[in-house]
Amino acid sequence: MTEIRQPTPRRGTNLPRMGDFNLTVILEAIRRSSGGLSRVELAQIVGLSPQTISNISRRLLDQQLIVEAGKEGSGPGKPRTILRLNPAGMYAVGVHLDPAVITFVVLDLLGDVVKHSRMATPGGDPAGVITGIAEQIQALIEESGVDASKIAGLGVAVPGPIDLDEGSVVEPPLLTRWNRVRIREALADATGLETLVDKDVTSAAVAETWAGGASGAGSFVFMYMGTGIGCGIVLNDEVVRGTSGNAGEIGHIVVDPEGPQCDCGLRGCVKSSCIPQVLVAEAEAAGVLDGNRHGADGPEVQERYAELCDRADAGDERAIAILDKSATLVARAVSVVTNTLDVERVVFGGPFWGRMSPYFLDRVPGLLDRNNAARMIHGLEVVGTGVGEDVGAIGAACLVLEHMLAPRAQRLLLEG
Amino acid sequence: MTEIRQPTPRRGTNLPRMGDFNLTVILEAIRRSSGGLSRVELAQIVGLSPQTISNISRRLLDQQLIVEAGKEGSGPGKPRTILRLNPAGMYAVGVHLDPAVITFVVLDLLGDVVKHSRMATPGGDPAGVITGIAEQIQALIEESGVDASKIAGLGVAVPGPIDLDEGSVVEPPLLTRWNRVRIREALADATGLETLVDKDVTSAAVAETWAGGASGAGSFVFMYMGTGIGCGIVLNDEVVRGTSGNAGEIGHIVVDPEGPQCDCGLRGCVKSSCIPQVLVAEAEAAGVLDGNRHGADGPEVQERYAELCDRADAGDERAIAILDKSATLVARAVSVVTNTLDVERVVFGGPFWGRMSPYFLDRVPGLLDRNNAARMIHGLEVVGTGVGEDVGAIGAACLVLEHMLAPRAQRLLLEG
DNA sequence: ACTAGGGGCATCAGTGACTGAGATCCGGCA
DNA sequence: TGCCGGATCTCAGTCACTGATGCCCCTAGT
Repeated sequence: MTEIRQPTPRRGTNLPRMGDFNLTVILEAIRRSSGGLSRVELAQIVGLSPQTISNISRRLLDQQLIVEAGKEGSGPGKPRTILRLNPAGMYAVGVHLDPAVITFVVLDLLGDVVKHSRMATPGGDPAGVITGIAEQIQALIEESGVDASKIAGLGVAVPGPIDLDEGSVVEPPLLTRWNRVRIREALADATGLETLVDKDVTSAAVAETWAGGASGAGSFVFMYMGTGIGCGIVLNDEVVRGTSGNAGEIGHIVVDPEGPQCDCGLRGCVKSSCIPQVLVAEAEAAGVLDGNRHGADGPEVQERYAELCDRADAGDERAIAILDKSATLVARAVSVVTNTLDVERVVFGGPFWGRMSPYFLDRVPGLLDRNNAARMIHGLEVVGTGVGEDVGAIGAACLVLEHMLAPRAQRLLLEG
Repeated sequence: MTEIRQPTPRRGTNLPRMGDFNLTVILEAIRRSSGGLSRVELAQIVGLSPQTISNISRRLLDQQLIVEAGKEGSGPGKPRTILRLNPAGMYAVGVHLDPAVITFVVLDLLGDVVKHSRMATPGGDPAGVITGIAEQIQALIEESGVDASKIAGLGVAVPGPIDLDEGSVVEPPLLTRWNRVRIREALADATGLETLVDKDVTSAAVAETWAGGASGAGSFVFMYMGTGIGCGIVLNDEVVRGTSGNAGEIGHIVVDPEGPQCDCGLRGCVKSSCIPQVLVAEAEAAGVLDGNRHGADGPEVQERYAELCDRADAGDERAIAILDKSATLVARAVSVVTNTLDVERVVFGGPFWGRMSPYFLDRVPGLLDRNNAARMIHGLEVVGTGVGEDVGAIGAACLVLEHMLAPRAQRLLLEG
């Protein structure tokens, strides 16, 4: 299947590439506008001549990616014809393979969820699980009732590390038996769909650029709050994948010099001091959560973490202290990343985000600002994602949309 | 002067842009080859047709950016004409404003230094210093004897934080009085040259891409070992500047949970535990370096640090221990950055690098490999820069060359 | 109701960069 | 000396963007 990575050395470009690129530029402008755009507005925004806009609009209309949606006239003159995305112009399927749960979505061109489903992650043989996923995908497509010919492909979000070239999962900590499984190939064969694989946090960042509205533009870091904590990075509207697709590994940033010992030899790393599992254990040790149910699997932790948040919401000081402290620690890790990359925004999201958000939004912005090396020059926006809990699966589907339709510079270059 | 930053929203592209871009692509291919390339080879590498290569070659020859340099024939058929960069085709002036010393260079198109000079950084009023810099630049250009019409511009590397939009220095820690000084404007006016300002670490990274040979390709982090420690970031052959040009601030990454208290409230940050000034103080406290000369200004520290290295080179165990520990700590910070960005290479350089390199090259590669989150997928190359001590000033000049001639995607987009 | 006016948008040629086919050039080899 | 093969150039041809021009559609005034 198509490669995501950039070839090197850099290759030239030619006329058809240019045309395709401009098409995606226009599509993106329409996508990022709130209520659609007229041809004249487009010309102004993208800097191309009105004629070119007209030509490209026609191509987009022919491809049914956009529709003419009413007119907007104020004052004399012919009213502007508004161009909007056609939600039914393209669909993509996304799968998020999480250690605890597998999420499936069908997304339309707007990035809205048409259909979704979940299943607990089976513990068995990867090959069997992959077959199950493929079946579930087929069922979901049928149930969704979308035109199968409009499905552009399948995106798969997996926990890292991954090998982007191989399209494989490489020794994910919580998915034993999934070592060097070439899931891209396997799912492409099983479903017949063009398939892209990427890391869950990268997918989440792509979801934000595609379905996240204003907070998905420019340069930002997406903090993915899941079973682990990782980040997706977007610089100048393009996601950063890294050499092998493993960018965003921040688990060993030291955030608490007095924190617990980590397997890396240091103390107080992110992954040993502020992931939900650790917080839950801390709460149990402190007697905030009763019992010592050491169920360390995904859903169990999420449930216990929700309990912890319930206590805090109810006013339990000790529960609040644990959450506040976790916010402080996470903020330190975020500061490291934002200072390294000088981004303009931090977007929080992921399955655990919903419950923790009030505690984080209360403290993190101030902490980040205080540690912002570029404090004198610009602020640092902190927001929660609008994409919701299924951001992994939605992002996976967005990988496909992004690959087909985003104005990446890569698109201009000739292929090897 | 021209903006470095990318506008948003993304704008379209057109025919002339495409031509210019392809020209830079070909130039880069020639630049990155060891002994020049023929037209046929170029066609193969950049993916354009031989005719296009011929046309663009003619443009490059007309502009005197390349020259035909001999033929290379093996076997029957017309021998290939080798195209090489013409060193005299373009020059750039670079200035590195360091708290201790100001370095000046004139660079040719190959990235080789034609002429260079230094002066101690005067402590006076910024306006006066800037006048002095401008005079020194004029003198250097005259002495170098290069054709003034071939000088493409002036690059200025300054310590952060900076404001890239303003072209100004913003409260650099060791340059008091230099707050919000619009040095780009001032030097452009004073010299009449097109002027670009960027952070020293970013400039160093650009130097590596332009003058560093093979180690300047692809995705890497440039660790700048100076009075402070910072990094320049290059992803997919393009330097990362960040929203305001302040990317690469890694001073507050925690690397030693038992380290000294930092002004940020944590312990063991990079800037409080492994910058030369701290190591020298440590050595003095331990009696490795005699006396307690607390001269904390730049040249003084560099001298004392050299002494420390001398001791280590001579076999002083305690001196070696201090340097080894600093290598360990720096490696931790580097790991944070490389795991966040998943780059393929780390390049060390900067004024202090020469003396510390044996100790670092001995330990850092192993430590980085051990902490590499993508260890199973790819290795992490560690090299010292070939650019030398003046990497800041050379990088400053390279900013100009890069801006004029590098195949940045940005070049394709229409301007606002 | 009709007309003037103005802005949106399409049509038509024009420019310029890349491409394909064929011609030309240049050396080695028989 | 003539043949051959590879490198490069010449000459149209294609196609995306641009500028000029004109049609279309709506508002507003009479």
